[in-house]
Amino acid sequence: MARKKPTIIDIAREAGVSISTVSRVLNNSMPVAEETSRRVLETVRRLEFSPNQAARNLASKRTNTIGLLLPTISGGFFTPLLEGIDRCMSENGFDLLIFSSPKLERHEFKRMVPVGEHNTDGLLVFTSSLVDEEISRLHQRGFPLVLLHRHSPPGLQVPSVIFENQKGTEMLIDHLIEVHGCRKIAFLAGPPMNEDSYWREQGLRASLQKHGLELDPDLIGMGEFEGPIAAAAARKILQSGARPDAIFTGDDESAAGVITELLRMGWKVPDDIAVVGFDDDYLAPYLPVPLTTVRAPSEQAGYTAAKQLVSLIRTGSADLLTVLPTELVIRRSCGCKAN
Amino acid sequence: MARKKPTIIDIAREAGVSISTVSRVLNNSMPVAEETSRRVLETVRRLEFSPNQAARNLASKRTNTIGLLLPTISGGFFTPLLEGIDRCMSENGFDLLIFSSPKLERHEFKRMVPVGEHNTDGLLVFTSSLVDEEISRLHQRGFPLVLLHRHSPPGLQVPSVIFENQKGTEMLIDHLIEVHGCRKIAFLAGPPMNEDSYWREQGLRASLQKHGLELDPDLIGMGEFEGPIAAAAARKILQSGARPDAIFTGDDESAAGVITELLRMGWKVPDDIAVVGFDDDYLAPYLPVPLTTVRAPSEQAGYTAAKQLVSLIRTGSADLLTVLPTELVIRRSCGCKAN
DNA sequence: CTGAAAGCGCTTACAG
DNA sequence: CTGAAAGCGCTTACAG
Repeated sequence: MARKKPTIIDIAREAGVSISTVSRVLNNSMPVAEETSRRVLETVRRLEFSPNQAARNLASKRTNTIGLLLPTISGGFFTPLLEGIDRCMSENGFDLLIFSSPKLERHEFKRMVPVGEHNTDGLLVFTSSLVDEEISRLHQRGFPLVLLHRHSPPGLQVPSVIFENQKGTEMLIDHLIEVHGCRKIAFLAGPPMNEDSYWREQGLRASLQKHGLELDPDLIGMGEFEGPIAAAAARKILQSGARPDAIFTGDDESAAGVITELLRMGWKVPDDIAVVGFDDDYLAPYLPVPLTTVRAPSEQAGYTAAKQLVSLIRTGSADLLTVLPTELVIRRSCGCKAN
Repeated sequence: MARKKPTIIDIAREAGVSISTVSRVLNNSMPVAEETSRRVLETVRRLEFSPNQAARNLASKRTNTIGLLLPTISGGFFTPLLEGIDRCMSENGFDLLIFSSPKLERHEFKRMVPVGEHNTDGLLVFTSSLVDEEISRLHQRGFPLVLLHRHSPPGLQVPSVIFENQKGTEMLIDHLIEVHGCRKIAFLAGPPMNEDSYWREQGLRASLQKHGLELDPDLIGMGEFEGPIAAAAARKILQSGARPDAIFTGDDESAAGVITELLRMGWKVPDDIAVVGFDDDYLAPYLPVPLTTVRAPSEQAGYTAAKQLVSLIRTGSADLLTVLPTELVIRRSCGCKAN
């Protein structure tokens, strides 16, 4: 059924030129006579020729592919992040290969890690998808790496792209305190060692301190950035008898779980208790109480990180640290009437 | 900084064997003496060797990569879909390359489409991401293709994976009619030529007819499966003076937009009007009124489609049609008190 | 169980 | 502007 695929040799023969010329036409890598070029392209179309990518990669020592490493494929930020990365890759003619950690961990003893210098020109590393030693090893070999949602490991200068987590949170908490008079604010932390969570907590503490308040240890729960876990953590805090006047859930998925749980428990949001999140996920405006949150531009993060990686691959240099601005998004769950 | 990458020749020399032997050890493709194998692996580790993928692909005439074609990277189903595909790819040792249509359309006149036989062993084609002629061309060339959320073009036998859209919708509408006594049900259609939307409409009509009812043309709107567009379509229907007792929004994203809009307009959901969706997106339980909907197993769809493609690549055969079961998910927006 | 050698289909100096 | 030829780093019959 499948006749044999034509190669560059077939095209050259049919068009009456050398394979060098065919290559040049296809890659636009050198001037070729108008008429010759036309003939080659006509032949390419007629034989439905498409150059073998593996051969191109091998000969050119480039893969024109970048890899994205993630802990898991999940979360409300994933789609916009990938959208941004994909947009940049399209603009620059790169392909995108995706690797989630389970895949990385499954590789057998004697086999290689499925990603790296052998099949990509560079890697986008999301949060904790790669251990510091491996980041360090690759970086020191000169392999292009850009980190997303995390800083460079100590002592290294790996370019990274992060959100203005602390400042964004500070604006958010300032709003709760200054506009709504909140004084006892609970916090649901994300996964351990998660940088986003760490800096958001710093922002919370900074705002509290600025207003002469502090973070009550009894008002800290473990939300893991997951709706059901965050809901349970919030319930536990409230059932312990503590009476926060607001909960900062750490992210929006947690806020969704917490708001739903609070309503089920008979609390009124925001009248009895305010709830605020972080991310401005696509569900934020649709929650039972439209969510006041901080907008983290995930699409832009994906695009920017990809852009830095392309720059690193092509020119050998990139910005060491890109901090993307965040923005307060007021809806109703803080107590405002707007929207 | 980056010293030269070792090749298979370096490993062979260091280990005192031929490159054939190194290749056999790495690929486990033939029996090799225990002691020889040990020595090779030790050398591989010591030199941090990882085989050049392009060379492998070129020599073996396989890419071990499959491609995913999508119209856009967006929607609540995207993350679970990709999760399922990724899981299957990991299990079977394939890599995944992603292509969204904007990328496909951007390819210049004289350049090749960025995906196909030259860089993948097969393609997963989502809905309308590839025109029928192209599907036909590739399939007739014997290139492995599996369609997702759509049937094979007429006359061809391309394997495809779809949801039980019609039956799922029928259960949903039966519920509205039989349990809640609805008789005037509005429908918001998805994008034109979208198969999911088409079959859901058929399911709606089947259920109505079964109960001696019919679909009132004045109660059909264009929702496009997008929240804001669906919200506008619903508003238009209501402002026209029509008084449906329920709205089937076609999918959950539309339901989110519609519910929010109805509440804003002062309608009570479900008391004044019931709203039901389709998909069981992750936002469904978190909406202001928890959404009654039909669960479409996207993760499973991704996994299954990928599995069929792997089978097609490896054995040359796959199931021509896989229909994944859907399931009614009762929450509150239909008028039930449960949950 | 192991090795020598051909060949995969391109790109890219080099020479003209 | 064009061609002849080397070479990219592997896999895989073939032979032993």
